[in-house]
Amino acid sequence: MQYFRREKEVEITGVTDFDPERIFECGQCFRFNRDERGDYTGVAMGRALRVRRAGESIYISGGIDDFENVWRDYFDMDRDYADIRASLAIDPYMEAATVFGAGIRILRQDRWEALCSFIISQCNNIPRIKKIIERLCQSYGETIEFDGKTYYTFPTAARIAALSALDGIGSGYRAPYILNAARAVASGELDLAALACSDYDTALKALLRLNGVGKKVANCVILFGLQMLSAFPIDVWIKKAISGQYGGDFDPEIFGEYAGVAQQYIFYFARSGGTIQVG
DNA sequence: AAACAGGCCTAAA
DNA sequence: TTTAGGCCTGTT
Repeated sequence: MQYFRREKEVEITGVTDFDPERIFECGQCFRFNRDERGDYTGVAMGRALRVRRAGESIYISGGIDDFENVWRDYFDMDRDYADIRASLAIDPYMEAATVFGAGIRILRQDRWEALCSFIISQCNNIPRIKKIIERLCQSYGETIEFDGKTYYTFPTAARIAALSALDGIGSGYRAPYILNAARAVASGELDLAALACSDYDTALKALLRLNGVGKKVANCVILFGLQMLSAFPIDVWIKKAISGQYGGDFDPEIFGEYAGVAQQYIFYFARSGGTIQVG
């Protein structure tokens, strides 16, 4: 990978597996939107940014400092996803899924944002998840001016924890779950930074103690927020796909240390209607 | 209009 | 240990 300062953005070359559409539409994050040119704009890590691809290059708005200090890590730039795809293509189904999803990278998202977002995601569809999160940010986040428009950061856990109730964002029965999680994080009772340095079992156990956080949400937080790429969230799509492909006694360990990445390829593939002919 | 959406909780076998 | 219903709300 090489990168160069350009006007108001950084050009990155020599990166395989970076497709903005697949990264932002594969279901791992909720705060990026496509514009009429096919570029993606959103807010992450307290900053607004735009990402675009032109030819073999990726362009990320901001300066070299932003790239080196934030986006290089956020986009997991130093990991070889082509290698990971190769290791996951263990059968015809995974071959198809990894080809279909080539270009996906697992974003290294903010821990609290991941926790809060995936609590909201339960029993919801993606458009509504995005709307609820956007209202949450508009109501309690900080404003950012970017390209003549106003954007909002994801509110801190402390900010949410200070509220007596969370209404007006349409989160329904999840509101008390969010408040409770915010208070656990803000008080230090739940130390997400420490969990990121712990092991999977410790993290899972700690997250499951939260009301409104079950195995699926906890595994999403571990995968997308704690960057443990072996975590394998099982939602309805994944359940359908793996029971069809691997039967009832499936074990994510067949995918090895990157099982969570496999999960994302499968999710994106299955949700797009992907199947393969068997026999 | 009734059912459904990237689950989770509680109560009951 | 597994299973059924209920839960906010917007969309189809």
